[in-house]
Amino acid sequence: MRQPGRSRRAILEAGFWEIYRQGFRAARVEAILSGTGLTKGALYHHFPTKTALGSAVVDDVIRPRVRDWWLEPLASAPDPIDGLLRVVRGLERDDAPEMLVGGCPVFNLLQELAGVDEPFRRNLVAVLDEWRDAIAAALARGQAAGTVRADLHPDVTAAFLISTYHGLAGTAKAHRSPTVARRLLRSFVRLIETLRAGASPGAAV
Amino acid sequence: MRQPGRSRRAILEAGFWEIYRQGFRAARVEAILSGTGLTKGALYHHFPTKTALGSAVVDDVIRPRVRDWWLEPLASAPDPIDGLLRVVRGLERDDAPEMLVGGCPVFNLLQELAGVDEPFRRNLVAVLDEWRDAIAAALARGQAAGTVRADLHPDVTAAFLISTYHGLAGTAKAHRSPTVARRLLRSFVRLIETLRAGASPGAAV
Amino acid sequence: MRQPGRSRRAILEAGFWEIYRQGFRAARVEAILSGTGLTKGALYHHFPTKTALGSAVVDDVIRPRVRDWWLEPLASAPDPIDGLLRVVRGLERDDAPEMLVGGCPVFNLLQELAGVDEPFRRNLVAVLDEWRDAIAAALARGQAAGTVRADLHPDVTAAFLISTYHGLAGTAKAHRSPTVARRLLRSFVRLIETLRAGASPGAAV
Amino acid sequence: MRQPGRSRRAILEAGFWEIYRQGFRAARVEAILSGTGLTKGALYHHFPTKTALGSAVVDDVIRPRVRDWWLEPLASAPDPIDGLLRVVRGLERDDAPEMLVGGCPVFNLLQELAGVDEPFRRNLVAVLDEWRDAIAAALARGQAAGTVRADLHPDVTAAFLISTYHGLAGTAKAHRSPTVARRLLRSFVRLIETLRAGASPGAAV
DNA sequence: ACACTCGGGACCTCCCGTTGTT
DNA sequence: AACAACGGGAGGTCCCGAGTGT
Repeated sequence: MRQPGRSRRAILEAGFWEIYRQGFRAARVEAILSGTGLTKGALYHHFPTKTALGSAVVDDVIRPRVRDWWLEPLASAPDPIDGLLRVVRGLERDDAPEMLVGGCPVFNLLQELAGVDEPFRRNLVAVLDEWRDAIAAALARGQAAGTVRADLHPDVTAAFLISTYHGLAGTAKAHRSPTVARRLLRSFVRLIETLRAGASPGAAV
Repeated sequence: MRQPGRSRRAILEAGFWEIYRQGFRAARVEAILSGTGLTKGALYHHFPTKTALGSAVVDDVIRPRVRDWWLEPLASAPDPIDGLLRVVRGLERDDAPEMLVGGCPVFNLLQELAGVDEPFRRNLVAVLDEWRDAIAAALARGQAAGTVRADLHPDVTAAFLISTYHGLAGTAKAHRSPTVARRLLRSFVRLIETLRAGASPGAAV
Repeated sequence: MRQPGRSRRAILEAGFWEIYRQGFRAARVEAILSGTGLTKGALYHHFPTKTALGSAVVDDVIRPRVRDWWLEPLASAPDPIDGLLRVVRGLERDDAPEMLVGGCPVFNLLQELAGVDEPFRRNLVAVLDEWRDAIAAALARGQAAGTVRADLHPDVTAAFLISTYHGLAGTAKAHRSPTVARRLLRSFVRLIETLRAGASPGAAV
Repeated sequence: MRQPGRSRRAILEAGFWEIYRQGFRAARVEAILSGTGLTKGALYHHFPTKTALGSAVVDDVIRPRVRDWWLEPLASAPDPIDGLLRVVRGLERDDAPEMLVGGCPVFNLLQELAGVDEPFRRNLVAVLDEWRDAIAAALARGQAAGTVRADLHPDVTAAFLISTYHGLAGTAKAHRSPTVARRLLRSFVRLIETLRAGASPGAAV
């Protein structure tokens, strides 16, 4: 019955959801385990402490998610703007209904721990940086190809886009409303459209 | 020397800062009191429970702050765009250095409690609504006066602006960096400029 | 029903016995409280931590005991040798049957914590020093009065006497036998007698 | 490369040191193993329980040590007093610097467990008895040879000597000071000298 | 109006020993 | 013979809130 490595994965997955829903500090170890059928002995074997579990969740669950949802699609898209739009529209799909009103995992943790846990914060900011770099690189490629406005700074714009995205994800979470989420996403789409070479200002907001 | 209501006020003020820094759930009652020189007897005389204190902090500290910082200046500004810009630039001043990297109190609480405490959430969303209505009203006034683009929906735009503002406030908090905050605010300013009647697209991001 | 200060005293007293019987680290907080009728809230109110309780037990229970049992009688005795003998013989009385086979509280704690908890050790060694100084002072007085051998160093002798006493207390504890205790005490008495001015060697052991 | 019994020996040795430093109850099984490169599977293959390991440490490590340090030298010494003095002086050598301020292993365990674990206590007291018998036998031999005072009871004296030795070992441990240890050992040496036939009282302490 | 005292529950951590496996 | 994984329970800490008294 022993599945080496499988238990660790189960704890990580359950830990992700408990932390996502309750926040890291309010996440209870017992609650994480209750869904897995494992006990504290198992958890303590794989992770020395709750904080270590939290870090592992960031590294082994959240970061891959960001890569799959944002970085990969962007890297493989011929045009960055189209790539961004496809990613953003993917968020509205029913695949992740909880995510639509639960906020972005990275941002949630950052908001909770930025002022309280420095190592945790650094780890999460590293995710943010990787994210921004990927978007900036895509924008630069678009500029080279002539599909993205030449007057904008790729990394400044990338940072602002992520910031804006987190703002609307957080606002949708605040309202707990998919409708609000979709409305804000539409504004976000219009903002992205203004990045296209030769865009007209009227579409901005 | 007993000043009726003075202790209540002191607790509210100290409670605000403790909650602002630690989050509501991590805020410890004893920590709130330690700065005031009072004890739990005093606190539980004025507030039946910690949650009640939290609500009072929202109503009596946070809401007035939002009014003073955003609503009043906007209401008294001749032009809404200029009014917004003045408010946004005011955020960079040294008056509130901690606020610049600590995030927006309303948004912080919302992120922490949206999924966990429904009454609290409603109370905070009410602040958000008041906020959005004030900006929407200002934009409408601007449209009537011809200084704001006529093609945008005042309330949709207002909601998006607030959302974007919270995104950048949260991002600045994540980085704990005034520099990042100011850079994002500059992008935000450019976004606001695109709302002006006859704005050019190049300034967008 | 609230007896301010009384609860603290009760916890100290119960804490002393639990620590005396189990050792400090094996002493369970619950066990300490079970005898007092109080709960953890009370303990945590009076002492911030188990270690703090331990220190308080040393300062407020053990140290006074040493003073009452050894220092006061010695200080008020006309002749130091007689004083020592009276104290030692007092140990055999039935007043403290548990003490006879449970070892000396100071020494027990010292043996447990000397290599593990430096602050604790220092605190206990301070008791030891006070103890030695009192005996040394008494011996010096005896030398001045001509009742104690002049060729011995008061503090070296005092230290050796305490050390020897702890050895026999520990040995009696090891055997859990009052008989062994009394037999060793008799040898100890003979050793003390050799300190008298003009003692004969035959009485030594 | 598997050496049968080699792992068992390594665990015993590591167990001895961990128990010596931390005490039996505070000794952690994992800590014992960490130095050996083995895991719990190995330990619980050789010993059914931690307590069994403790007993084995007493029987296979501590008891042989006592024999090597005390019993053998005494048995082979022509004169018991000289034999004792040679053993005692050997303690000051740099061979066992940790032992000088760490206390006697037998006595340490006895102090910790006398009141809590009866089988363990019996096992250790047996070591004490063997120890005392060896010294008593040596003293009796000395009396027969006329080098030891005839008026003392060999076993009472032997018991008192061991008790005194443990007292000073414990006191040195309490002070964690080799200096204190040596000073007390000097007093101990003088005490032993008084056992010689025709000794003068002045050397007593 | 406020201070001191105390109740009680929840959480993380820790650690011994067992089981399946190689 | 030994390892990795896991079970399970207990202990200290922490903290909200409820008493009582002034």
